[in-house]
Parts: sequence; structure tokens; C-alpha cells
Amino acid sequence: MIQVNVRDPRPIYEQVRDGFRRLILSGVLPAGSKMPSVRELAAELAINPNTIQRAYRELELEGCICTVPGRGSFVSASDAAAALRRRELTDELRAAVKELRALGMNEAEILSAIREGTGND
Amino acid sequence: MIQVNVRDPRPIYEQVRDGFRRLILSGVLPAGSKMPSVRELAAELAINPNTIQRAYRELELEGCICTVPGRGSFVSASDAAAALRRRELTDELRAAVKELRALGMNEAEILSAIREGTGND
DNA sequence: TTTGCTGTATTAAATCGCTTAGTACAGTCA
DNA sequence: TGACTGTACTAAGCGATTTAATACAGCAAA
Repeated sequence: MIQVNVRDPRPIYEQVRDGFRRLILSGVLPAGSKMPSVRELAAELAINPNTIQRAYRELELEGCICTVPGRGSFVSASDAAAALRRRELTDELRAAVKELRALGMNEAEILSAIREGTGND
Repeated sequence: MIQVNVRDPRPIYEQVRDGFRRLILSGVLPAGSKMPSVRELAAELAINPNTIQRAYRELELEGCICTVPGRGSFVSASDAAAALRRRELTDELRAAVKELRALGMNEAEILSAIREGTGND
């Protein structure tokens, strides 16, 4: 369900957090479904429970999951989290477009670079 | 000319490197112009010369600058570096667009989010 | 040549974030 | 009660970043 790559320079807790965020926001994990327990996932991925806990804590702060002490963590109705993520992504998008314009690409070139999977230049 | 923010979680050498890369690729620093010396810039920014040196080394590897031992570092004709950067940015762009599509945004919404500086939803 | 700049290389130490390990406590449910 | 759940805490190791202090070599001008 979630994969962790030790050669990835990003911290493990970020990989876990981003992996679940994607699964949740894309609807693969529907609202209300139960997240694996901290210890269970830690054993499955062979990493420390504290690292999983940190990922879960951030997902909770983002509004992606809702934790109930003693019961577990559950995917929450994530309209707010989805809106937050859309906002982040559009901000990234605008920054990239701005810099590409500064590098001399016009709007048509940028659009074609988005639509076509082919590399430019 | 370059600003460093200690509260930025990114390493200082990355901030320096990215700052100069932007100045060079955008044409603010024209090809052939002299970069500040390692010691001079370190004193100006109040950081260690080794940190500046690391930023310069990476800029040289990217092809943005050309260093001549004993003389200094100079902005190089950076067509290859510009192409590299364009490639990085279009890759970022495509990844963001892909995720936004997965979040339910259609192409028209994405395009308007790029064109208009206003936040959506 | 001497002086003063330039980049480069090296080592040691301090700091910080990430990760692991171990332990402990409290809530939930069969 | 017992077995699970999340949570909290401390201690330690590790690696990257940064600083510090030197040292060496190339270039240019007085």
C-alpha cells in the first residue's frame, strides 16, 4: 500500500505522509476507512513506530485523517484537505510558469510542454 | 544581490546556488561578468567561505559559471544550463498538473489557475 | 620578485534533523 | 482481564550542514 525508499533523500516520515495523502485525496482510501495502526505499519515497513507516528500526526494536522485514542486512525472527509492541497499545487504551478517565462518560454510552449509528455528543446 | 535566510529550512549553500542560478539564467548577470570572490561574498553575507565554495562548485558542475584558479569565477554562456533548468521545471509542471487532475480539476480550471493570480475555491 | 588577490583542499568540531530503541501511560473493546 | 489502540518521553546513533582554522597553488600588478 505504501512504499518507502531508503535511497530517497527525503525523510521517511515525509514519504509515508505524502504517500497516504495521495491515496486519501485521490479517493483510493475512502472517507471512514481505517488506517493501519502505528505498530502494524511500522512492522510491515520495517521502520520505527515513532516515524509512522510522526507521519500520522502531520496527516491529522492537515485534516486528512482523524485519530481516536484507543480505537485507531480513520480517513476523514477531506474536502478541506483537498482544497489545501490544490492550493499548494497551484502555487507551485504558478511559480514554475513564472520562472519558465523568465527563461524565455512563451505561453504556447509552456502549454505544449504540459500537454505532451515529450521533453522540450 | 543574494539574500540568505537562516530560518529557511533549506541549506545555505542551496539558497546561494539557487539565487545565483536564477540571476544568471534570467540574464540579470550576463555571460562573462565576474562573480564575487568566495571570501568577498562570505564576508558580505556573514557566512563561512566553505559554504560559498560549495555553492560555486555546484554552479560550475551545472555549467552556470566557469572558475579560473587565481582569477575568479565568471558567468558562462549558459545555454546548456538553461535547457537543463527548463527541463526540471517542465517536469515539475507536469507532476503538479497530473496530481491536480487526480484531485478533480479539469484542464480549463488548471489553466485559469495559472493565468489568474487569484487563489481558487 | 614581492604583495595581494584568487580558487582549492583538508581536518576538526559543533550543531541539527532524522531515526531508532526502549519504556511507559491511557483509552477502547471483546 | 487481556490485547489492541494512540500518545509521550528520554537516550542514543547517524549523517548532513556549517563553521573554523589552516595550507597550498595560480594569477596579476607594483
